[in-house]
Amino acid sequence: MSNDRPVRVRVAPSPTGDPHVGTAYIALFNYAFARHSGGRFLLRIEDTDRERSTKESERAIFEALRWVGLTWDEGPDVGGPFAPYRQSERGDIYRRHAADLVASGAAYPCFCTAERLAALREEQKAKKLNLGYDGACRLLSPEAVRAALDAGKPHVIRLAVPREGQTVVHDLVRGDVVIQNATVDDQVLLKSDGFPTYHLANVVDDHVMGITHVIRAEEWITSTPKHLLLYKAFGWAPPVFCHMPLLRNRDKSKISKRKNPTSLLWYREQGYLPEALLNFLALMGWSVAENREVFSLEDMIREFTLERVATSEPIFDFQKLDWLNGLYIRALPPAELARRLREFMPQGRACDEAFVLKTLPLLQERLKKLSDYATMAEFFYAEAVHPTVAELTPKKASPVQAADMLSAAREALSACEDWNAATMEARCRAAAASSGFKDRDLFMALRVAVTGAPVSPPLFESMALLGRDRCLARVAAAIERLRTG
RNA sequence: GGCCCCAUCGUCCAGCGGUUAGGACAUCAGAUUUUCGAUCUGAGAACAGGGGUUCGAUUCCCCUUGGGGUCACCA
Repeated sequence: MSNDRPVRVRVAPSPTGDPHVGTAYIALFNYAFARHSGGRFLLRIEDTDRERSTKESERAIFEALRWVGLTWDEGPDVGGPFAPYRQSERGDIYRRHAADLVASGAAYPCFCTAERLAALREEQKAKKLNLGYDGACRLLSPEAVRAALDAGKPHVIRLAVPREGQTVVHDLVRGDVVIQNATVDDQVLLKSDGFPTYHLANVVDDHVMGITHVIRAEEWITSTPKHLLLYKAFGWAPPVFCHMPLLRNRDKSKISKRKNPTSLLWYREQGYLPEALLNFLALMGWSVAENREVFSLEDMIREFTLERVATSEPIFDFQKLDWLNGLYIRALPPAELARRLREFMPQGRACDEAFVLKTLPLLQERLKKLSDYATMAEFFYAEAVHPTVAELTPKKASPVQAADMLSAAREALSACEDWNAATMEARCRAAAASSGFKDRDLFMALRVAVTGAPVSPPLFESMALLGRDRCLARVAAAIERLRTG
């Protein structure tokens, strides 16, 4: 089973729809394994479904994987010794191999129509039989086959699965999985459009491309016997298999976009840091010896072993992702954070990095996601804020009292010779004391007046940054609003 | 339903025959505090059930239960 060839692994997404977190998840483990063992990591595009595959989706996969930082040594866009790496461009190879299989008797043409197959399925369902192809065309005489072929009848090529015996999948993390051949369907290998199915293309490519370890999701485990049977039919040594657990929704079902964000584009738009996302994904199914939770991709590469991948079913836990993301954001050098914030400015305005840098001491530790910046820093960028009377009025106080608090504050602030936080705070505390209000209440009224919300970064530091004119104007506007209702 | 996989706090992971069953997120309480956040302290919280094997099972085996995956000319 094991071999001493240099490690070659791959991730083989199919370009349908948005780039999926599951792809990044599987890519991560393949990548870490390859890098750890000094092997190669390849990207292969499995676009044999002509109905659903799109170029846009393929481009999005490239971009998304590059965004998270999982780069490939060989792939459709970077080339490599086994190009092409796009299955739609390898049709001849599959057809040739399918023909070999037919010639050796390991596969056979099947002329059954979609209608017959559907009817068959219905019948099996009604009789509560096991679902699957009944092998009708396997019984066809060579003459009948010849005739049908000569007549140009549409057909597929099916694998002639042995009716007896069993196939054992040696899974690196799960041990041996024994499956009776009788329960394996005569899988279609070549579709009537001449394109291969996943099963054929996958096996042929993995062999031809020298893949040593197939690290893929658990959902493939039941079709692995088909693949093993194919390797056997071709006379090839199979790679090592390792099935990763599936990422789950809250209800434990396989992660799906109906119940969870699954698009990597979404994670980027939300402002998750690639390094945080990768760290999180690594935690879902793998662990480091000393129980460490926070580690870089480099750390993971150094420590990675397949033996430590888990088999239990991880639920995608956003709370933990958010915590990790906040942690990584806090650890970023401010200049770097400012750079990454470019795409996350309030109201989509252009990013003034010098100013962003000034706001960061107030906001960096409060961000869980980069997108939080737009809302939390909004008041720094807005012309004015528009709190309501109710918002401006501290609990247990009246609007009139709120107006009085703000008047006292305005007076104190106007008298500030230096517009800095310490001076403002001292003056405001004194004003509160002399006018008989509690610091807390006056500060809250002022906070809402200036920032527009009862939750904000530290008040006086924010005001220092906002500048005298805008602050005083906002306080005046708030007093006005409170007085006029 | 057949086949297959999985099963430790609410969640993620550690444990690979003998532990007060550990860590993290989350939760709760306290400290700090101009709000929020961050930070620091502390607390509650788990071996699905039943049989074996063994001097001894969370750990090994079997059954049950529960959850999931898969049964396409999609991957």
